[in-house]
Amino acid sequence: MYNFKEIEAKWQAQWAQDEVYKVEENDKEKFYVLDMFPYPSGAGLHVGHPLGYIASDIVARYKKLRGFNVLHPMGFDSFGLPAEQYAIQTGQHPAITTATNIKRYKEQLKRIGFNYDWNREVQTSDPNYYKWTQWIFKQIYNSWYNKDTDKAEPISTLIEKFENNGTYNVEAGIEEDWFKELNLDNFPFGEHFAGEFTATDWASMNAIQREKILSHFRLTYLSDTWVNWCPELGTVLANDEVKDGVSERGGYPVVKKLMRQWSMRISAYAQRLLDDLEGLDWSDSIKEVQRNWIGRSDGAMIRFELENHAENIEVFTTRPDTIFGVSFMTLAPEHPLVETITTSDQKDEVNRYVEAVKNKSERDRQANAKTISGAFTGAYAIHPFSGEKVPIWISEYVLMGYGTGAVMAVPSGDQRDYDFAKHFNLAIPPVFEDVDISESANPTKDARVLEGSFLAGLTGHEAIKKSIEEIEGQGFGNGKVNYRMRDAIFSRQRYWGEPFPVYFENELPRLLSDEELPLTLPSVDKYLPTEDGDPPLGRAHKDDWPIFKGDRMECNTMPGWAGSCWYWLRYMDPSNSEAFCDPEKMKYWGNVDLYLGGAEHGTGHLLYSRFWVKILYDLGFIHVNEPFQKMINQGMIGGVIEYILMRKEKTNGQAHFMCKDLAEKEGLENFVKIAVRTDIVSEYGQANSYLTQEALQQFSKWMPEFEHATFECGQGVLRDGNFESKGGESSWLVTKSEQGKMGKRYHNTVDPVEICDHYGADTLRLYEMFLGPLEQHKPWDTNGITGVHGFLKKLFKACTEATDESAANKKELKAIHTLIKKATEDIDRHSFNTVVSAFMIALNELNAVKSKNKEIFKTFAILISPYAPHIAEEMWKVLGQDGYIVNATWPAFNEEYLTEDSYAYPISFNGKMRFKLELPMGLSKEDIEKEVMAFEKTAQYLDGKDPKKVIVVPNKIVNVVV
RNA sequence: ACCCUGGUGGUGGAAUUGGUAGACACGCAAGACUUAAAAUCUUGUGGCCUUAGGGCCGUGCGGGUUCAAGUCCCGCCCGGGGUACCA
Repeated sequence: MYNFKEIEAKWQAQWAQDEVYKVEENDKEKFYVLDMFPYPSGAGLHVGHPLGYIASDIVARYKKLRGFNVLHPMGFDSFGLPAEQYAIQTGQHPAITTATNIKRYKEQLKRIGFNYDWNREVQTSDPNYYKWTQWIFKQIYNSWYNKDTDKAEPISTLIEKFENNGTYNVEAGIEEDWFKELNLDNFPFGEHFAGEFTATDWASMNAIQREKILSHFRLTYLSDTWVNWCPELGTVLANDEVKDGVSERGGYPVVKKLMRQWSMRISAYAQRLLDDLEGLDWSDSIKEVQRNWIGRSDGAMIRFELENHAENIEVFTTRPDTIFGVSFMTLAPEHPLVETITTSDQKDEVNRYVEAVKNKSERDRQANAKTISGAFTGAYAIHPFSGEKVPIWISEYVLMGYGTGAVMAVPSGDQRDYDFAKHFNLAIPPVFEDVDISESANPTKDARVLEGSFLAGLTGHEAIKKSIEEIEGQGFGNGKVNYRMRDAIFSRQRYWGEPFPVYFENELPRLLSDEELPLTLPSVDKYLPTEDGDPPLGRAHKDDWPIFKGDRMECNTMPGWAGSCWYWLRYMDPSNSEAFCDPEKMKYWGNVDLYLGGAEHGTGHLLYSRFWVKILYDLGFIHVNEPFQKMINQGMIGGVIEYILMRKEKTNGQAHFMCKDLAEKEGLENFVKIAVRTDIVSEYGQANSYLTQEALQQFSKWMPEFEHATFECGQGVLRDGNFESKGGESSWLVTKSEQGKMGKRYHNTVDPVEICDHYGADTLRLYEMFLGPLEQHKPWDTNGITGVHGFLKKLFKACTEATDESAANKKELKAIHTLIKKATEDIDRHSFNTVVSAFMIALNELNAVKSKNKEIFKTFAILISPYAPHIAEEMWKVLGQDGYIVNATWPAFNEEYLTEDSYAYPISFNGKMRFKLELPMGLSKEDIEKEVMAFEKTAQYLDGKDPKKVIVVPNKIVNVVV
């Protein structure tokens, strides 16, 4: 009798007691397998979470059996928005709710029987951990990017350069116009400063002035930036945290706002992040996501002089070959020159337009993407080659965040410019010969440039090269590679995050010393963010801070991704108080051999981790250049979401269940879709069942926001919990099922512990693998779980009946060796689902030959132990083995047991090639002759070719081995 | 719009490099045991035709390459994901 409850509880207790999964550095070969650690949200784990964890656990156990020293840790990404949101909702300190949530997560994880070494657990919100996040921040702050050596260097090397030669020969990975943001008051150089100064200049500056200059070179810096501001969440968001113009978390509107923020200079690493993707064993799709995000484009920077103004406008273009097709210029409405150049008679119109754009949310801006709008500034630029006047417009289709925030418009070659020109009646000069531009723009590069310029007769491709040469030669521009990826905004106006180890003196940032770390969070009355952008830490008084220095402390906190950038290093040495990790240990464990997690982190965590690792590598703190060598992105497990339709009512909390026909008649836009618990729907209101009084009452009790709502159904009306019967006609509860994500807000989560109670952890593990390919998204359903559970029952039964000590026979050996081969090869290529089938096939075959052989089942136990460790451990004991199966050795398969008995007919053609024809035993003479004839026919085709393996099809199976 | 993915029975999915398509499991059907149910076991199960032996058709659609195509090539259709005025 397979008593999984008893077996699983017993072994889990023993593993814990004997610390079976404790890992230490030794002289064996290492293998590091890592899962993306979870956010400990209040909802607990659902059955989707363990999917990747089970796979990594299988790999970890398998590698251990193969003789590797395996590091397989787990921890919690306990800082960040979700933990704080939960704290705000429940009114408790985030540290307390986080601890509670982590406890629940750990209980759930332990129940599934993972082989984590919990001694190595890390929590990003633990001061002993974020001490080092703050320390790393300090290293990044104290660095600059040297383009000559193409790596980050300590800021001291830059200071040395400034002291010796000023900016001469300094090639830094920063924007060329960095000096424009410098407030030049009191600096030794005049107002025509163009970013270059001498050693003498440097020597004449005071400390504050020097610091102001250095801050423009540091890898993390404060600047006034247009940020994604989310008023609802009360914080700025990084680009990857904004989806479709709303916040990824919560779906709140996001607007652009100019704020003083910390940024990380990831742009300096764009090319290396792009290049090093080559060497990674990641899926093409996730590499592609990163490539697109980095968004390299090759082109040119071109400077246009202005009529009547000293300033000039720089544009970036990928098509300098079309420069003679320029008929106007467009600036982003936020472009700093807009105010300067707008003529007085255009001022009103331009101001009106700029205001209108400013007040639009990101979502509105995206929604109106197709509508053409803009305003003429009244100013003109001078075409660098022809000297013609080019009118300057502003329009929101030009983004301040990309390139220079200004474009040279070539309507004949760019559809957006074309549409703009048509709309405002601007010229559309042709660029290429024989290209039709009467209906739309034509972006071809294959046509030849029209007569009348130095580019005449060249194809677009040739003209790009030639035009850049000419632009550089005449000194009004240069060839340039541009990246779409912006520097990452690093501060959040939040409470629950790492405090910056920074204070301010005279508005200049200063770092705390290493001895003063960790800087822990001060206590505040409220964790709630404010709508105007003042961080909650600003509520703390001077005395509330554990350390208070200078004029004020930095009150922003670091974003959620800070702690997760380097956690994989901390697992190697989790309790080190002298360093973030012992170098010897880093040397042993190297980087992560196999990383499992969702592909949704492609532009966030996975990019930022690579970025930080490269900085730490450049600065010599670590010796690996990439964190995650190989990665598998497990698919999401979805659930069925049941929606009900409710009438939207602006009046206080009113809601109605509506009858379906009516909803359709009134138009669905008047209704809200609300996800509800599946059992509520199935119990009380399938689409075609009546909604009863109890159903309504239960429902309004269950969702507190509808406690005082009004519900209508066929039998009457429920108001404030009082039901008024109206009798007579009936109406339907409108429901709709959709496949979607699994999550608390959809009320469709399934707790893995529930499954463990019902079928056991081993069944859950096996079943989640059996569901299908790991990478694939799939809905959760328990339809097939009985099959897997039944298999384990049968396996256990067969095992308890195995008493035969003698040597295994041929059939048994064939069954088990087929399984060894399949399990080995499939785990190696991470095809976890097919192995489960192989287990079942092997057991079916052993049962068919009524095998009772103990050796065979011992081997079976080892093979299944990565998948179903509890039952394997129990089998091991039942079969009379001592010790833990974890310490067993993975069996090798013997090809000899796998070959079929067969006759072999050697045949040769023209003395060139020889084939061996293998036929199954027991064929009649005629059959064999038939086979040989069919084979000869095929072999004639093959003669002279080079087959590796051939199976002749016409009649029966025939294997050909060259 | 662009870039990734995927499309195979009633269902989830196998088929590793082109080589017996549908492994394994669910579901369904029939049978055994049982007073009955559950559990368990046995058998069958892509479609169409055939009394049978067997035959024909079948991997989203249309073409092609090959002795041989779910797999490779060309052109479409549909689903999922990412990016989105990126100059």
